[in-house]
Amino acid sequence: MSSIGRIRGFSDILGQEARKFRFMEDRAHSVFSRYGFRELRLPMLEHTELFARSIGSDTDVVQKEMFTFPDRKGRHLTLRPEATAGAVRAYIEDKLYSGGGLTKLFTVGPMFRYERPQKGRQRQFHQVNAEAFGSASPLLDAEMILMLWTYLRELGLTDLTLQINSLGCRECQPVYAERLQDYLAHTDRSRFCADCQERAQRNPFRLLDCKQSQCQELMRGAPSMLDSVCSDCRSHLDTVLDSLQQLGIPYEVNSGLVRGLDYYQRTTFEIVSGAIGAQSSVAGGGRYDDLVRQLGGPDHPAIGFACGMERLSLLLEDPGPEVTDFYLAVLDPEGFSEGMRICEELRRKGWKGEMNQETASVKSQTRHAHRLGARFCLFLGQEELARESITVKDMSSGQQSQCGKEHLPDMLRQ
RNA sequence: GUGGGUGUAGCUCAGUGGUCAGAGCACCAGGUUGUGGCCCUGGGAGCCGGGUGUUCAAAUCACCUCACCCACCCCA
Repeated sequence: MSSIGRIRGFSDILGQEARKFRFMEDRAHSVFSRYGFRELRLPMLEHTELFARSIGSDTDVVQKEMFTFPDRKGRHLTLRPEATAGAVRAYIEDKLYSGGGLTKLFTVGPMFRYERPQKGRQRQFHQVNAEAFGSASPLLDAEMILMLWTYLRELGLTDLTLQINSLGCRECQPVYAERLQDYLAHTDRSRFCADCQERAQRNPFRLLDCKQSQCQELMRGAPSMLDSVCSDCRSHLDTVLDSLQQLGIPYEVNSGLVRGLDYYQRTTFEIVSGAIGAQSSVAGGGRYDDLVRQLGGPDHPAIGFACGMERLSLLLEDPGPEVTDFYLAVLDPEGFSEGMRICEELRRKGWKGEMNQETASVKSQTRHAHRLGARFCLFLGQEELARESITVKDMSSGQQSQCGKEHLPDMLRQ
């Protein structure tokens, strides 16, 4: 009989990898809560319409990367490909704005995109997300980036680059699109790569960040997005950049930074690593000032970001072996019930440890204690039962002594 | 969706037509009748990813298929 394997692009996160994930989650809670963010737990399944309307029905994500299927009553459901749409839905539906002022939320969990897996990319992947609603101030943008930067630093990551850009707003984005089209109209399109020739009609912004050298060459003379944004957008960006500078956060303005989700406006940013392969972006985000209103909520501006946990994990050092306080080796079946009581007493005192449930040689049990990284190996055999004591072996020094079981907790404390 | 690479023991891999398929590491046991790390000895373990074909003979050659990896695309 053949065994059933996991689904393509879905992985079991275990051992050291699981510990890294735990670490990233713990740091997110700790850092984000210091900035006033509250945790939000969202469903993984939403109406397909939510994503089509927020991410944009022409985007690659919606066009070809979603896990979409009908439920038993024929409703169109989709496993979330990203978190912002669901957060905005909750913001509106649960009236999270009712307290007035800023609403700051973060969420951690799996996302799903039907793409071909490769390094740093899975079909089920995990993100840490933060979203702040209710202010259009550029200072909020700077604070969000500061929080993200701080988070990454507290994970121990330093060799990262912050790229930032402005995509313009409702007013100036179309103006730029037009200027870009004009430029393309006067360029020999046949010299672009096949992909770019297609993109020229559908999404000309994408030509800006094509990696093909001939396309980059051709786009060198293209009008810059930053030169086309309106004065409000320009001063917004300048304030953000100014704040970043004052905060000591290094950045690179990248006018080719185009994001693939339609809702982004004005400030967009990305954190990039050169050490994890082609999928180099470990975090990304930006403003989405019109999205809440577009989804039927109040006209509240917002900004958010997402961190890819699998990609961050590639940069984290292995946490090293786990250690434990004690291992209790029961050497005689007579001792099992007494052993259980002793273990439980120690655990109640906060010590971490375990015991055997099946008899095995003293040698193999001592070896087992060693592998567990136990600080102490406790022996309970006929001698100890007769003497009503425990043999305690300090695994690092190799020294051992007898100990009454009431003194065990003190023994471990040393 | 497209391209390239790789599938042999738990892991890393050797083995390119010919006895019952190998190594290192890991695991288990013994050497030490109640003691870990080092050393020595032994042991368990593999439909050689799956299928079809060529051949007297296939892990090895051909075709198909599946999976994984990397890249394109796109994004976290």
